[in-house]
Amino acid sequence: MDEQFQVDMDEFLPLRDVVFNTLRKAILTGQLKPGERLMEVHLANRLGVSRTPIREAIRKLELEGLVIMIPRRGAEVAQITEKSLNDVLEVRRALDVLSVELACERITEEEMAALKKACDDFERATKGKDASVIARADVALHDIIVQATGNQRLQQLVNNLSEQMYRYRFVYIKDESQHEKLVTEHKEIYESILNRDKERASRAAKLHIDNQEKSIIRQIRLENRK
Amino acid sequence: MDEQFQVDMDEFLPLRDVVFNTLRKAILTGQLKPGERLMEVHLANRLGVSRTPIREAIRKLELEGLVIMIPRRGAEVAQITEKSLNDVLEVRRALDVLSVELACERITEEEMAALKKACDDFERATKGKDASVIARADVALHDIIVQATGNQRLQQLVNNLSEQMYRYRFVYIKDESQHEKLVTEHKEIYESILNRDKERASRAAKLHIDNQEKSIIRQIRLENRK
DNA sequence: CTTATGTATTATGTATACAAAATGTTTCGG
DNA sequence: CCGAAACATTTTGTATACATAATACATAAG
Repeated sequence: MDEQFQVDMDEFLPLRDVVFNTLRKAILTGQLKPGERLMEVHLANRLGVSRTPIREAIRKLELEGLVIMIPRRGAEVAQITEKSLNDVLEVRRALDVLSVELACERITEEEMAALKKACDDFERATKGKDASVIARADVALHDIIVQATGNQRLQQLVNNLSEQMYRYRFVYIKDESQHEKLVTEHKEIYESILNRDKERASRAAKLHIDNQEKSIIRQIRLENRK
Repeated sequence: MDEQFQVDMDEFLPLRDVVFNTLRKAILTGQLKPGERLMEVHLANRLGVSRTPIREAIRKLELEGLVIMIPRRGAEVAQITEKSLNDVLEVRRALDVLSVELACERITEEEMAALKKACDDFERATKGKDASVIARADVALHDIIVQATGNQRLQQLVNNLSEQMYRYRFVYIKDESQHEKLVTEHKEIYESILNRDKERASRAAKLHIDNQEKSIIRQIRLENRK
């Protein structure tokens, strides 16, 4: 029950950032569940630090929307409602479309090659059964696209929005019947960027998110029912 | 030189939030200039609080991108480069387009009326010469549109992105030759939402940002030159 | 048996103290 | 007069102490 969080001690980072990363990971992987309270002394003892870095980490989690503050009561892990997820996905769709459009304009030869490789890697990953490998391949692919936009702000926002759904990532990754579709969609996106076809790329990106949305919403409804 | 910041003491808010709002305002209005160091004890003395709330406020400003942290050196006000502003505007364009499209679908009768009023208010404001009145009217109008989307996440992101440009807001507000154009653009947006014409609304929103972008970039080039 | 009140505990909000690192300055040697 | 090293100062990073508000529990009254 009192399993320790995995503290990936990057000996150089300030403690607040170590704590921040640790807590964020714990929330995103579901170790810390929605509604669970984050009590400072408790966390401080558990992570072996004082309250100060804990508090500073919580301030950042608060602004990221992963925890909510209740006045004079403290922080707790933010609940994910269907509405809030819908909101996130609506924005993400727009930003993913923007990403592929900008990528069409700005992608370099090297990035294009990396994208091709990521596409192949993903297909290969789906052949195996390890969901976490598939998830990583998926992240890698999308990272290449946003990086190709050359827009750091966009990168930051898309990453943040993606995080909000990490807890439900397994949903469309685990569902093997969808793997074929995912591979096809990725290829479609790859090819349209290769041909610098913004129109087609934006349609493909939109479709890609739409399908993810359907899986995730379906899963949430299932979870809320039980 | 040592003018006090305006601390709008909302006697109930935690000090960290008071400090956060105060510092953010100071940065956005240019009281704290890009590159200026934020020293904790100094700020603490100036605001009459201890270092703790200062630090927590800085953590949030850091995540908002308004200050950057230099390891073992502290925080300083983030520089605005042409690149970073371009990045922000690129994203904002996409989100503003999304906003008007969603508004077309979801705006209520009351919100539509409020939008009409805001449009008229803005036109009236341009007749006067007070830039801050015009700026407020402009903000009010855009707020109504994002609120009409019913998407809280979108609201939060658009507000945050707008903030990044507040320091340059005066640029396109002060330029009286542009007032006519701004009024026309607002009316165009208003009418397309009224007619639930997503296509036209999105074109209008894009144009609106494009024009702002041109003014602001021009101004930045001027400032960097001197 | 239920409800209300008072007390005790707990957790946050804030301040301060201490340590370590970086920067600036002074002094000494060439 | 210039450069390098040592020292002093400043500032962050972290921990701890204290006060206040909120919650929970127990006890007493109806």
